Parts: sequence; structure tokens; C-alpha cells
Amino acid sequence: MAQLVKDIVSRDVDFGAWYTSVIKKADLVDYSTTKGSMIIRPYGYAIWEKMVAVLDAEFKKSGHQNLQMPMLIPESLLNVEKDHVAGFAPEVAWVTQGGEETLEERLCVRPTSEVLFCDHFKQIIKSYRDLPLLYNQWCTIVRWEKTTRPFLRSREILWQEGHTMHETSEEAKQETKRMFHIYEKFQREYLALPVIVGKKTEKEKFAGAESTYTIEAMMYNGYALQNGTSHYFGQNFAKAFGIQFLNREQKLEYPYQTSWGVTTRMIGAVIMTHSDDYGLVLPPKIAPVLVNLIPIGKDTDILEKIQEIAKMLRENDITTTIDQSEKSPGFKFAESEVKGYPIRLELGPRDYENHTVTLVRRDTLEKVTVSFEEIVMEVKKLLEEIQNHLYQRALERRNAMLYEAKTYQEFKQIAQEKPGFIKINWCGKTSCEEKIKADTTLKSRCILEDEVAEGTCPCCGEKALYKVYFGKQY
RNA sequence: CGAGAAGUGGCUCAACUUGGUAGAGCACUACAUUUGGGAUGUAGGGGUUGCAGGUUCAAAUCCUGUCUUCUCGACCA
Repeated sequence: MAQLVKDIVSRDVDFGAWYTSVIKKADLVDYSTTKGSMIIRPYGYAIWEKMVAVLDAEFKKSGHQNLQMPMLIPESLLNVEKDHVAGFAPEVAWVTQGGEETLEERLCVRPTSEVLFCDHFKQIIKSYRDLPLLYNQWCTIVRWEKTTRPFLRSREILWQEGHTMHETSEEAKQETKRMFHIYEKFQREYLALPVIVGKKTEKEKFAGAESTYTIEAMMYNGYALQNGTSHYFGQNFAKAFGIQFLNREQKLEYPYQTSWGVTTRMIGAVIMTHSDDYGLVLPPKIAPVLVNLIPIGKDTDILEKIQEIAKMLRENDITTTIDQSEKSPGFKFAESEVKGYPIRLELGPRDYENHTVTLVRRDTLEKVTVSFEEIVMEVKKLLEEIQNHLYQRALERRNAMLYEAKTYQEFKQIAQEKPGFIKINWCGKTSCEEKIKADTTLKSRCILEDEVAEGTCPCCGEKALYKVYFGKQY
């Protein structure tokens, strides 16, 4: 049986310490000398590259083009849309000096690029023929967060931000939905994350947006993680920036806008959802290396055979790594678990004699013995099983932490006793959200658009308008 | 940003209370023996104690400031 890894605290004992020990032991990140700026190590960055490859292809398939905008925003430009600046002002970093000279106008390091895009859109949008404009950029942004945690909340954030402009509000709204569907599908199919998609309340929506859709994931400890957003801006920014186009009726009109983004936080979500006390667990579809081959003993025949097997796997598009270090087998097994390779392949003298290898799947740590001929087939089958099993396991765990409360008393009791999300009928008033926050520290996650509210709001007793999930968040 | 805790080789910690030449285990390097769940022996390299200042004949140890990390709030992808 597998042995617990030294220095990894159990996730049931101290979830926070467990998380940081897993990402450190698996060599995903390192702390840098400035608070909130993490070093993403090659193995961690490789996971991000897998995610980027899939999403970028999806964006391009749906007609988006990549570009690169500046990193600095003049203060006057940030100030153009008042809700936007009010929302972001508390967390922007400012450049006030260039070389030895104090700048006449402060420049803010982009916390998001809406205003930069708008400033540019103003120059390039003239006619309905210029629309829709579907842009995306992969970049880093800076938000001066108070509390930081690798992947989940950093000051320098690696992300993707899509910015689009449309002729009609209907088209822009469709774009908003199309993109959160892409996110939802990606997270379900690739990251094996069961997510809840819904609309943010007025209180929680993006600064300057008309509506914000959110992808809410639930971590192992029942905490929520906002794992992607898609905003509909209507004409708010277009009006503030004076972006107009000549429409099909020969009249000047303000275009309709969206933006949407996901970040390296997704890596944190994957870890906090799937990993365990043995270390990292990665869904095969985003694992940088699928099979870790471990030769046992120094027999040349075994080493040659394992090279041959690795080659065979690679020829079948299965990424591999061979652990040829001098470490003992036990060490290699444990290390393989820490790193979260979906499958470990062991080949020792006993196996070699029988023309078999031992395959160990990371999610369940179950072992199977297969003949040389069956390796590729069995590995493919296992990878698929692991991917599905991770999703199913996460789904069951999450569903077991979904609650519904009818009365405020019941709500408070669940909030106090059980981690997870609590669904209630809600009146729609911010004051009730604030009261709930003050009483329980829970915040609204999202409004469930497909569900119809019934009865009254348990908080104030007025007629309920929405079904809403509440939960604690990272 | 508020409350609390902690920073000593890469990691985990000791020495701090009561100032007096920084120590251990793991990791690392070399060689040998080992190899189916974190091997063993021998030899070796590596720190001036987060950073800055102060007190003192003398500071890891006492004082002040500051930075970073962790926990809990507030803020947030």
C-alpha cells in the first residue's frame, strides 16, 4: 500500500497547509521575494500551457483573434467609466516615476484591460461592417490583493481576457453566454470540475458591467472558487468612451460589449478538487506527463525494454517520463504520487520474466498487471477511466455539500455546521445579502437562471425573485 | 488593511528564557554495496541566523523598524 508523503499535512486536518505543501512538493510553484508574486515552475507552467492550448484553440475556432495591449493605463483613461474605476481603484498599482523623473500623470498597471480596449475600439470602429470585433489577449495583470495564496489569489495574475464589440445587445448577450459555455465545458471535460454557472448579484457583479456570469467551483473543503467570469456591458463603456458606429440604418449607435476571462486560478481549483494526501492528482487531459515509467533494478534488459515501451507510448501520443535516478523503488513510487502522474508503469525482474508490467493509476492507486502487448490499449483505457472517475468523484463530493434552506434559522444552522453551498429563495435586495454576510460570513455565489423562485426570502420575508446559492469563498 | 503566530544551510527543527566560537536529521556531492513502497556504509560541501538600525567588550539570543509566510477577518479572479 502507498505510504503517506513526509511533510504533506492531511487535507482533513489543515486544508490550507495541505494545499501549500502539495504545490511545493509537486514543484508547481515557488515563492518569490515580493508578496503575492509567485514563480510558476516548469511543471506548473506545463499544466498552464496545456490549458492555454485547448482554450486558445476554442477561442480561435469561435472567431476570436489574439492581440497584445499595453500594460500601463494613464489615470485619466482609467477614470472614464466611474463604476469601473470605483471598483478597481482600491487594488491598482501605480507607476509614479520614470527613471529619476516624477510623472505628470500617474500610470496604473492594468488590473484588467477594458479601458485600454475601449480607447482602441474608439479608433477602429466606424461602421457596422467593423463588427463584431472579437479580440482576446493572454497576459499578466496586477491587482494589489491584501491576502495572497499561490494560484488562488496573487498580485500578479496570468490570465486571458476576451473583449468583444457587437452591433446588437442580443448578439453581445449571446457572446457572453457562448463564452461561459466554453469555460464550463472546458472545466467539466478537461479539468474534471463540476461547476455551477449562474449570474452574479448586483452586489457581486464586475465593476461597470450590466451583468456578470460566473463559473463557480467547489473545493474539497466546501469553499467556493470563482473560476471564470463572462460579462455583458451593454453600452456602458461605449457611451463613456464615445465609441460609435454607423449602423445599417445609417444612424450613429453605440456598440454592445462583452469581456470574459479565466486565470491560473484554474490550476488551484484542480489541485483543491482532485489532489489528496499523497500529493497532486491531475486529470489526464491536462497532465503534462501521462505515464511515469519506473525501472526496478539495473538490469540492462529492463532498461532497454522500458525505453522501448516509452517509445511505443509516445508513438501513440501518450507523453512519458522515465525515472532512471538512483533512488530506491519505494522513493520513486512515492515521488510519482507527489507529482500526480496519472499512471505509473513499473517494470522489474519479476514482471520482465512474465512479459508484463504493473500499471498503477494515481486516482485510486489500484494496480493492474498487463502483458507487454496490452500496454498501449490498457493505458488508453485507464486514462479515460481516470478522467471520468475524477469528475464523478468530484461531482458526488460536491453534490453531498449542496444544501437548501427554507428558513433563516435553518440557513444559519447549515452555514455554521456544514461546509458547502446553501440554496435559498431570495428577494433580490442587497441588504439581505449584507445581513447574511454579517451573520454567517457567507456570500452569494450566483443566481440560478434556470430555477424559479418560490415563496418568500427567508431573510426578510418578502416575495422571493431568485434562487441563489450562498457559500464561503477563497 | 486589522488581530494573532512564525522567519536559523535546499527542507524540518535545536540553540533564544538566563547574550559568550551556530548544531542535528533529511536533502546534496563522491565511492561502494543495494533495488517490487521513501536503502546502507564511508568520506565531503554548504549557513553568520529574513533585512536595516540600536544596546553591549560581545547579539541567532535584548530593543526598534521593516519585509515575507501562515491563520482568522475586511477586500477581491
